[in-house]
Amino acid sequence: MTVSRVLSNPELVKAETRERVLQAVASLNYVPDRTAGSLSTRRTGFVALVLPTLTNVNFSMVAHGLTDVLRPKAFQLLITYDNYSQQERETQIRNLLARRPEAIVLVGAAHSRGAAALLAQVDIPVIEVADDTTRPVQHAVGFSNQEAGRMAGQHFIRRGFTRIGALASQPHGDLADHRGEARIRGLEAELRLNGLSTERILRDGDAPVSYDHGAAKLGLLLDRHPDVEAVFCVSDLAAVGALMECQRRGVAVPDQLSIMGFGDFDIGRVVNPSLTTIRADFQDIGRQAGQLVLDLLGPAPPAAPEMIDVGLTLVERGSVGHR
Amino acid sequence: MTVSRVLSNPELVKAETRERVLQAVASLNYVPDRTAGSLSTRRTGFVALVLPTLTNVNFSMVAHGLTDVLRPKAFQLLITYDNYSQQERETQIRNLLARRPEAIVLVGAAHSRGAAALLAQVDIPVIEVADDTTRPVQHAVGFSNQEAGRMAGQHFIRRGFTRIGALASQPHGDLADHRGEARIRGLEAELRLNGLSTERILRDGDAPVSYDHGAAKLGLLLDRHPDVEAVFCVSDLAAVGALMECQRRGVAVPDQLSIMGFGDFDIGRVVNPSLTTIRADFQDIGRQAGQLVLDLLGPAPPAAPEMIDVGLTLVERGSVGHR
DNA sequence: TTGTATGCGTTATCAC
DNA sequence: GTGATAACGCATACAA
Repeated sequence: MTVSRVLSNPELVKAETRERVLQAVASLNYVPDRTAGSLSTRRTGFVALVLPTLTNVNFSMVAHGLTDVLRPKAFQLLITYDNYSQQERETQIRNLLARRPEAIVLVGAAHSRGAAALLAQVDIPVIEVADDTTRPVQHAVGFSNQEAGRMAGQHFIRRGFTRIGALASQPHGDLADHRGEARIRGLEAELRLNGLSTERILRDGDAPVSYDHGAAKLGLLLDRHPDVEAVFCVSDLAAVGALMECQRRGVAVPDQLSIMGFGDFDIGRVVNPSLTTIRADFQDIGRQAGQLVLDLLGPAPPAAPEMIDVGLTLVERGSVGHR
Repeated sequence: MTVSRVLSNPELVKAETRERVLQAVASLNYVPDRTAGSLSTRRTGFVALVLPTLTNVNFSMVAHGLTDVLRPKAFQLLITYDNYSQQERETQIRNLLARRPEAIVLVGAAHSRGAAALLAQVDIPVIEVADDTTRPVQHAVGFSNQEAGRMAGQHFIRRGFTRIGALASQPHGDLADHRGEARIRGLEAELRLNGLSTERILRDGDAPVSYDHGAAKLGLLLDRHPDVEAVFCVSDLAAVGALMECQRRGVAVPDQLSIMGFGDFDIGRVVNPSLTTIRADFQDIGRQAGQLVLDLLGPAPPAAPEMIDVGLTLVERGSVGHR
């Protein structure tokens, strides 16, 4: 008990005793067992984070943002990913809940029935992040993917384009990029609103999109619709792939074809021409989610569900021209 | 106790009782508390993973490789990162050990004294990964970064180049990319061995390197050493940045300047010209490390320290020409 | 086939 | 200022 006190409330222990304990701790390289501590205090210090994948930098930025805020408060992230599979997500959520996290943060708001049921009845904060969440389980921090698609459409239309296309993945069984699909639906809506054709929107290949996907599918799109003037890609990765494919085909960007991405990945800033994109600050999303976790776990938790919108920015660079 | 049995050894329970339990479990959405379970069984099911950052895809691939192997065996990764700081790494290791992981995997073999001391006396498998490890704490899975640098030098020399440069970060206090630095030392050694100058090796800017770093520092290098014929970058990210800077400056790659990277990032395959690079299969490293964890935790653990070298491959693409 | 007693390593609580 | 006791929620060992 005295050891426990020295390590958590040292001021309650006489200096001399404290020293003796600390010496023993040092010489034994004693590291307290938080498993036992958690059981006793009923506080694990875990915050669970579910990502689609670890290999997308923007999702990693969410993790970094969360860490920025939670690490100083001695929380430990419990990070998993589901490879864009709702089924896998459900089992991951179940596994995470077994660890008794004090809060759970999820990138994406599309859940299987079972996952939704699990999340609906946990007694910890649930925060869905980086997705359209008109009806979140509890709280949400993010932006509207549909709005991103609309912004892309509006920007192209402002620039005078009418033959507007897009590159996205094709949902395939359990495997789907729901957030990318939402962006495409936003674009479609905008095109229809302006009486423009949506036939140049190409959904093909499995999620998630990639450089290769962008390069390959741009080729397909150009073959099918040689008249396309502007292409929105659901991710900068696909957009950069498309841009490189244009270089290889001798298609001048933006003079012959305009390209817009989403996500503002670092690579978009460095390519030639630099990539016009729609930016969401994922690290900020992580930070805000982290702060929300702290607030919800704090002494005066907000009563109502929080819906924080970090907004979207159209970053105009060189890859989009005008008619 | 019967519930516990139903969930772990259902065959020991009468079918009817089992059904009643499962029904209760379902209706209550009961998820067993693994914190308590871990305390009782003295097995947490955690495997700790320490990365420099979550934002480097190759490190993420290590995590994915580990997950490939460990998830089917019901292990849960406990992932942290240290932002390339040894001090932070030490505190992360300490925090992780408090969770009583059954094994710990670290990307990188450079540890602070304190971290080394901690790792030296834990009674779980310790696996250092993706680094030069002539003297690992216990086990190692990876490749030689020095060898990567040597390979780069040899390739350039074979191609007839003599004015060979490189781009790397500058260690800055606690912050350093030890693995990148090792690659540079390998290159230096190779250059010296062949009587070539090492003055065109530029160490500048903080770790980790990035697209921007590559673009900016290539400019610096060209200004200082306009005669440079071939540049090795410690990471594909810097190499792609350098390549793009060449495009902007009208420096023809590979005709006027050859560029080689390290890591075989996806982006290198899609740029024009495609990037010659040195490849290490990071996902395989993760898988092998995971398998090693299973072996070491299994009934017949290997007695001697394992040192698995997954090797390096020079991937010849378009960005390196010849004299 | 099911149930009871016990212990895992901490910490809250209360006694000294 | 320090120590004794009980409890956290499971699983092991054993009894019934």
